[in-house]
Amino acid sequence: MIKVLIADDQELLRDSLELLLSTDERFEVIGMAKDGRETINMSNSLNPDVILMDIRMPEQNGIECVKIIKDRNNSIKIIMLTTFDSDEYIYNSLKNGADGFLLKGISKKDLCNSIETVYDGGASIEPETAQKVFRIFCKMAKSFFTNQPEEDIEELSSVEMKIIQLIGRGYSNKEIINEINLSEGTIRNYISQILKKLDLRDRTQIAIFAIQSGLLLKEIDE
Amino acid sequence: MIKVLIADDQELLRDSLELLLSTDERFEVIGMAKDGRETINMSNSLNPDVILMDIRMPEQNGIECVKIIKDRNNSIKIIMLTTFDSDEYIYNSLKNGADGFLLKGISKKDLCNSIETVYDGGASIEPETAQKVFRIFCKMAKSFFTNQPEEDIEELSSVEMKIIQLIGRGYSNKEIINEINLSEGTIRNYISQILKKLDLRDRTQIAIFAIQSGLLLKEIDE
DNA sequence: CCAGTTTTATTACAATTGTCATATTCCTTC
DNA sequence: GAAGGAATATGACAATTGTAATAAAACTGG
Repeated sequence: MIKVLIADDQELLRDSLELLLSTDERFEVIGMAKDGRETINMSNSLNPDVILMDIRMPEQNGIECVKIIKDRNNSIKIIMLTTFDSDEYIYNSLKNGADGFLLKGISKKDLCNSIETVYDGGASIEPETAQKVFRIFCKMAKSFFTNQPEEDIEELSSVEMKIIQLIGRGYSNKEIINEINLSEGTIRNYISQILKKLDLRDRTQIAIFAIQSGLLLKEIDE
Repeated sequence: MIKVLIADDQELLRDSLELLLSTDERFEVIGMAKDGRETINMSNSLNPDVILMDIRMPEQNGIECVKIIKDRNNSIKIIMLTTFDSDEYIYNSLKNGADGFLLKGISKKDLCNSIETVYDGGASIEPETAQKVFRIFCKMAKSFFTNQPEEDIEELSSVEMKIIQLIGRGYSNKEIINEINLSEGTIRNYISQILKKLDLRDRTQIAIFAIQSGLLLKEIDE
């Protein structure tokens, strides 16, 4: 059994994660930490195989934790839990040696498989649903490390974000026209752009992405 | 401020609901009950404006609670929390006078608006995301009240459920073929069926429905 | 086995979606 | 105001998706 430590300040998420993992015989949740300090202490005393760690935590944030824990024992695998909007933190946790990223709101199957993958190979995980996001993050991180000009990072513009949101609410192209004042052709073009950037295939996958990445809940300012 | 009582046996959900509502100044969570008996007691002692109530609860289930509470004080508004799979219970809670339904996993905005709507008008709520589901429920309830033959209730078959799931994972029709052994034409027909039954327009909306109704996480037995 | 129902398939068609090359317009900035 | 770049638009096209009518196959209860 893979020994898992859960680290998140939200009781909500801790409990739901534990519940999820407890129904799969591959995993044993050996502890739950509610802040950075607890996480570090428990990773010492309990010696988990994998830590599921929220990026935002009180006392000591996830990124610092990764560094400290990895410095002390590099064999402990760490998967960061993140929402789509915490871009700024991604760079540093990658640099500090996190083994994977997961979007909160991932499906049970994907979560379990990801833990197993990370545990087995130490390889970075790419569960079905988070795969695309992960790629973006990797790209961003890469350009951060290589100090490449930011031009060729494929970031989403605010129009694109807006369109993603609307698709995530089930709007057709014609309905999108009423929300943002663009011609249908232009909207089509934007959607093509979005598909390329996110490496998705069709609007349905955009909708799924919108929901699972938490983008739906964001206020997008023009 | 609207006084809200939360009734759910899952701590997880109670806490997340409280957390959600606490960030909105329109609401004040005045109590949280973990079973039917507590709910009834607290609704007496605390006199809430609105109760968010899970349908499945120990001691006394949500439906019985609705009846008892509504009999005693009809001005207390009650919103049932439900997952898509608890069809059987819907009829009775409607009959007992529940004021609204919400799918667990609804967005914050929709939840808050729903509470307010129910509080203001006593009218039944139809937040954007739950609207379609609600319609189905209404249809079912209607046919229950009118004692119409059950034939014309549009329930989802297990194949349909399965297809909804796959669409919710972003599969194209061709990809669905590999998962369930049917011709593409047949799958198309099934999707048409699903769209009619759920009163949706296209596969993107099906995907959204799949995620938000929790259907994605369900194991569907053939 | 037969009649009736359900499930699956086929076909043809319409609508929507996605792609691409190529404008046009608008906004900077020099 | 000219040059260049971004945002927006257009049109033609292909692919996918959705609809509907109809048929064949599989299953079911008598």
